[in-house]
Amino acid sequence: MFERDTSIYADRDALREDYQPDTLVGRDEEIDTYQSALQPVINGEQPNNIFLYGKTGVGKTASTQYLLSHLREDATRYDDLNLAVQTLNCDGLSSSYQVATQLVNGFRDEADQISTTGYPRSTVYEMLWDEIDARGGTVLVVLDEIDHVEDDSILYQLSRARATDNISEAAVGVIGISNDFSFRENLSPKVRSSLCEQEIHFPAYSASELRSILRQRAEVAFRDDILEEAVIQLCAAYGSKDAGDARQSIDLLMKAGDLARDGDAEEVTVDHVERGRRELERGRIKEGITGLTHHGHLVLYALVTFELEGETPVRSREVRPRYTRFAEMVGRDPLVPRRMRDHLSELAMLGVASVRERNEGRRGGTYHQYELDMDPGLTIEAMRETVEEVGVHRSVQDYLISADSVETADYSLPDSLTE
DNA sequence: ATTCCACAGGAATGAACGGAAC
DNA sequence: GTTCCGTTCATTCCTGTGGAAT
Repeated sequence: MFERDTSIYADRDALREDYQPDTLVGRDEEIDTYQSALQPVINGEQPNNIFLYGKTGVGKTASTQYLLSHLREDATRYDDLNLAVQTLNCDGLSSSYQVATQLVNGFRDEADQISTTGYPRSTVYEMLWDEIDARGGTVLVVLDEIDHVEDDSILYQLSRARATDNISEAAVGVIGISNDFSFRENLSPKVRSSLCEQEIHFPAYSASELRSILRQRAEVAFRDDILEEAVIQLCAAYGSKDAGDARQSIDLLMKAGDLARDGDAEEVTVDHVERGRRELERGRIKEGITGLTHHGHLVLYALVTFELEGETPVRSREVRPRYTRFAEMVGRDPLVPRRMRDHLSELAMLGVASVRERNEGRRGGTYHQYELDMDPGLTIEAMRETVEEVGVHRSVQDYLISADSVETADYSLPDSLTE
């Protein structure tokens, strides 16, 4: 019944996000700096706070994992060295409070977890200090994607904890990883000076570095002579177009490989890459859409219809009446314009839409123009799968049918959704 | 140089909600 | 149950802004 498929992959895991290659391509300088920043840990001194920044997929997390695993290993050689590392990805955590609860849960075992709401702020910090102190020795707290957190109180508290009496036994070091350089500027001065004792900047990968990385992974992942040469080139090109993002390139390579395997192809071709790119984009859209509120969906629908009519870019006051109409169609009170603009700019932040600022001076003032950044067809398809509210889809379908300037055939909804 | 359009976006506030503790 | 607590989504009011028009 089940049969192992060994047609193209030798070790598909080499393309997964958690795979750790033996060597990291093109990050020698950064790793050197990073390593010396971590040296005090081995010396048994107070660890540095370290701040890493650079765009997504430029090896920040990979370098951290690489160095920390070596650090842990080497620390065992010294008996007087007691090292604990707590890594937390802050994606989806919007406040310091949530980070603190997650950290507490990370330190505690399964049976002893706390809820992410309900406690007073200070109680959670108390719990955190207790956990850290209980570890003793050196405690490294790694906060990945820390720019997702909207306030810096946890950073302030952590860096201050050793100064006050909150933590007496342990020496705490914070490693902050940010995709967004402006995050640094928004930190309060106190936090900036303590967290950014050591800063390491990770530049984007060049196209040739991306190719090296892809070859390194492909070597392990695929059997010989499975890849068309152009496949690597193309994957690297897409990653490099999007700010030297290795993660994205590797994901694309894996998607292409999966498509080739599922199609029982003999080798992975550029065609697989192209199809993979579309599928990944669809996935990204879906991901962006799932987090939106009902009104966010309605705003997006309004934008999509403008896109279909070729009316983009549109300014928010043009979106407004159409959005209002959609809202009334599904029996909801339309939001106030200020709030609707928030939703538009949220779409832009998610990368679903793009903004352009325009200024017509005394004649027209400043305003933003929005347009859909994704394929409208894929967007509608993704929303159909994501948004459970049938009424919304129906009203849009009605709209599309009533507006005879638009081709509706390709976007009609399946019967199951229009019950 | 000054004026001023029309919006961007910050800040204060509140309602609704899920959870903890009593 | 009630009282705190933090979060999210919303409203309301407000200040800021860049460049064409004067």
